[in-house]
Amino acid sequence: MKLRLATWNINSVRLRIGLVERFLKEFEPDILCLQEIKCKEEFFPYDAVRDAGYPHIHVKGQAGYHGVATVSRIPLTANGTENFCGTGEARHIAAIVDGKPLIIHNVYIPAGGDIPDPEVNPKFGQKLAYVRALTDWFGESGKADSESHHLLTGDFNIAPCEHDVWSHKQLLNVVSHTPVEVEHLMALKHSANWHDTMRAFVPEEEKLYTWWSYRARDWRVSNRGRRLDHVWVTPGLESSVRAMQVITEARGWEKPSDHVPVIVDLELD
DNA sequence: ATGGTAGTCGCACTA
Repeated sequence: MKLRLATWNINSVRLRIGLVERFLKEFEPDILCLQEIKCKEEFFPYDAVRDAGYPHIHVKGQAGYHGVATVSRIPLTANGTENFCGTGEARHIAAIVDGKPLIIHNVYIPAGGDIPDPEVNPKFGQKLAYVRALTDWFGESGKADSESHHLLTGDFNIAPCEHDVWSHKQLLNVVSHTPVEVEHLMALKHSANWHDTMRAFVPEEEKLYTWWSYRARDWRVSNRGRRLDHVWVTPGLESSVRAMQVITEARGWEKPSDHVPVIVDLELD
């Protein structure tokens, strides 16, 4: 069975529902994981998503900020939402692909504010604590054993590799690429022996971005991107991953999100 | 070194 999964930080699903419809029509993912939907569950544009052919919709929202949604054209069963590190923010939702031992975790890791010091910037401390909570949770026995496969995707807000940012040197002290964040993300990666599906297709020496700031005069010309969005799978799924695409063109769509979609194609048993 | 842009329960906060 072929399964096409996409992830996209949409930066307001209500404002950009037209872009979601366009993406679903042009790229036909089976499952789309959205982050930063910026609305409560009751305001999610269910009808538009259903009309696009995606009747299976799982939403964890909150007013104004954050929020995640997993929408699918194949049946999914809700598998809970975790309140990692207790802030009560809507940042995680899990769903099981019906009939498969596959759990899809859609996560929006906190951005962490501007100053990379937990002493003066509590948001940075919360970001690190959030990653540690994920690490502990996935590291618990039974969470990522060989019985069920897990796929962890979303906006991680961390660009771990040297070439996941436009300038490794210039971003070493910039939140998203600091050594302490990368260390935390690597601990999470080891928690369940996660496999980075994107870097399996693009060598570490090549630049790879999923986000370009709104603040650039011309995002394409300056090309100061970062790879903040990720798709990870547990070891049993590694050989099922057949292809990966970053839909860079979506950054040039009208009224775009600052993130672009990432697509991974799987071939399941 | 600074400021630049975008979205929301907007006149403050998050990103």
